[in-house]
Amino acid sequence: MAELRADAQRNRGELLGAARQVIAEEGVDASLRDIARRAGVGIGTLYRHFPTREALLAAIIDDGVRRLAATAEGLAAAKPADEALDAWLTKVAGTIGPYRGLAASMLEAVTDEEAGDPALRLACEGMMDSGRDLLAAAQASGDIRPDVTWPDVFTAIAAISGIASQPGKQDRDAAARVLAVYLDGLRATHAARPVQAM
Amino acid sequence: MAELRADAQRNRGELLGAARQVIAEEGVDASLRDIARRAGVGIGTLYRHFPTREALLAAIIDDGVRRLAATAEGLAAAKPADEALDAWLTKVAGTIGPYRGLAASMLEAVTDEEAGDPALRLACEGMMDSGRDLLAAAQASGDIRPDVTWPDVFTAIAAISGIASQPGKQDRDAAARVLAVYLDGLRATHAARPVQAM
DNA sequence: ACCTGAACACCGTTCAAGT
DNA sequence: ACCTGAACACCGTTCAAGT
Repeated sequence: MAELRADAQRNRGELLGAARQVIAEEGVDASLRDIARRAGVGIGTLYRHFPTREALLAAIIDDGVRRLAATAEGLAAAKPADEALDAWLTKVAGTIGPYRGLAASMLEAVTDEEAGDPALRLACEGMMDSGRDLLAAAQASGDIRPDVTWPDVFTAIAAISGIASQPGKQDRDAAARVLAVYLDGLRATHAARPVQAM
Repeated sequence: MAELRADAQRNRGELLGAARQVIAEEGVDASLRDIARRAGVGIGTLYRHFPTREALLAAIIDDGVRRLAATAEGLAAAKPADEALDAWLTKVAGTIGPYRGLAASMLEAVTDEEAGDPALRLACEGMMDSGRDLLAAAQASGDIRPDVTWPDVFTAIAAISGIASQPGKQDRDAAARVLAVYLDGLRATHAARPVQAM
């Protein structure tokens, strides 16, 4: 990756910038042609750099998820396990939320071994490890229900953070309120209720 | 609606059946041309009957939401308020879940006064009333937190039920488990935690 | 090595022409 | 009153041709 030709490197940067803009506005299903246009390159160039829409998404979030993984350790050291988990999950939701549909794409990448895009799954790996660790610590400390798994919790966070980029902005932090209720449900302070089939 | 020409009525039925099939398979963004093809009519006919994709969605779920509204009263009479709410929300999630993306469309219709499609919003009206009533009753009985609103709860249910139609079926009832945790968080049995900004 | 854009098979949506 | 399909402007994706 380091030995890209100078023009190629510039194009890559231009594409990434344009993609961040367009996807923030239009969501993950935004037109790739649009992105290429705004980056000032041909559509073929976009495909050469990012063979897959998910590869482009992976590149977009790469920095963010790396930061999340880094944050996890600091939080674990500074706070009680359950509060660290809370704060971190809130950060995750905040990072993913603004890009409409991104949470669903990440969920698919991480969850679906065959259909999920490998590049996006790879990008999420560090973040997934951090989440698993934080959850395990909070469960070990007895603050969080022992019967939830990290995949389930991440699934929940992904679904809930999607609320933030939903159209209908009359209530911008509905996602935060829903998340608060879910995090409450995660506490071990009360008896777990049985799961009802849907 | 009753005085449709015979052939028009048949076409409408054919379109509805095809739409249910295709959308169950491909999600709410399924190709309208595909639906028209499978119904054996021209694309123009689809547009004449359902001027908007959301109008088609509204027609598809009309029966289901009507049933939900009807169920609500029975549950309220038969069970304690909080259990009635639980059971009903679970039913809602089960009804909406199978159609990928439907929950998001309904949420937009119900939430976004300007951009949301009026036909879909209208179709959801009875269901929304039922939910509001059930929640109010459960809050009045003291079982459910007083600080949550029905729009927030519906938003949560919509987001969570979307999990069920997410690709990556390795774990088919993840949605049910996430819902159970959220419903737990809805209980008034423990102190509400503060909402953190995302 | 890398970039470009034409080409292909699609799609949503509209609307003249038909019965 | 209703149906049809061509027409338009898009889109994702590929690939020959260029430098």
